[in-house]
Amino acid sequence: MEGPSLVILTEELKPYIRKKVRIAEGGAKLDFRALSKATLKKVLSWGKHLILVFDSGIFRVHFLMFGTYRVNEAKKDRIPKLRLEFDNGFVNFYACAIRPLEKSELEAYDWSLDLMSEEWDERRVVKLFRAKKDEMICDVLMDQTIFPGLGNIMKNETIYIRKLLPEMRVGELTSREQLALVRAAHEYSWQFYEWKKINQLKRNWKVFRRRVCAQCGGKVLYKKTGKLDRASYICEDCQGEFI
DNA sequence: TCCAATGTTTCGCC
DNA sequence: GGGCGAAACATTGG
Repeated sequence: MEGPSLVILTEELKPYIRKKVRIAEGGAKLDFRALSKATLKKVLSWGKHLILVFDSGIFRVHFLMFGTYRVNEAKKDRIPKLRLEFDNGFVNFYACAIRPLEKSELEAYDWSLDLMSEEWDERRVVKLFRAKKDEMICDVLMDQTIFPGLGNIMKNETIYIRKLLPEMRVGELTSREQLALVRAAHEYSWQFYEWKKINQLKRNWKVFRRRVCAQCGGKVLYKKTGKLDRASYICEDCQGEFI
């Protein structure tokens, strides 16, 4: 799950803010006793982290690759890692990693990096990006300390939008292109959010998981790239000008 | 049936 | 101590 999806989740959880937990249970190794009777004070997301702030403690939920959730609905044959029941509804989190957060850890989040935050600071991100001059753009875009919330979908679509290739090094790009790529990642995050909300995300992918380019119909090359060895999709026509 | 994949952490080894 | 690969976790669609 990528950053924009977490923002949508925080919006879905708004009805439970200032509500008291009636039942807290699930398969995660957590102190559920401490959670029941707690009042949910705030729901935040930073990158791919969901942060649940209760009066009695803070928890971080990470959905990793397969994590999901349901609001006022339960998946059949699945025990949620965490289920929070309130008077006005409930939420189930599945296949996720949950751990308590110290107050100091919450205070340490740098919101100026979060692509979905109002505090996102382009100049700061560009500076961090340029410092990785010897690394491949496919790896740096996925670096959660520079682009928290950016996942493999956004990596591929953003590189496509800029007509670059995943294995280019940051230092090979012109200064102008470095800025344009960082900007494109930020813009695509919000585009992702808008499409996801109206359930039109997949249909708008240009190359990700496509055999042919949605823009030109040309063949899409698939390869694992970078030290992260993650899937890259490249339109040989649209992105071919540098080959 | 098999495989890959919207991801991260931890562990053992060099 | 850093870097690296493997393993662990866990689910679903193609």
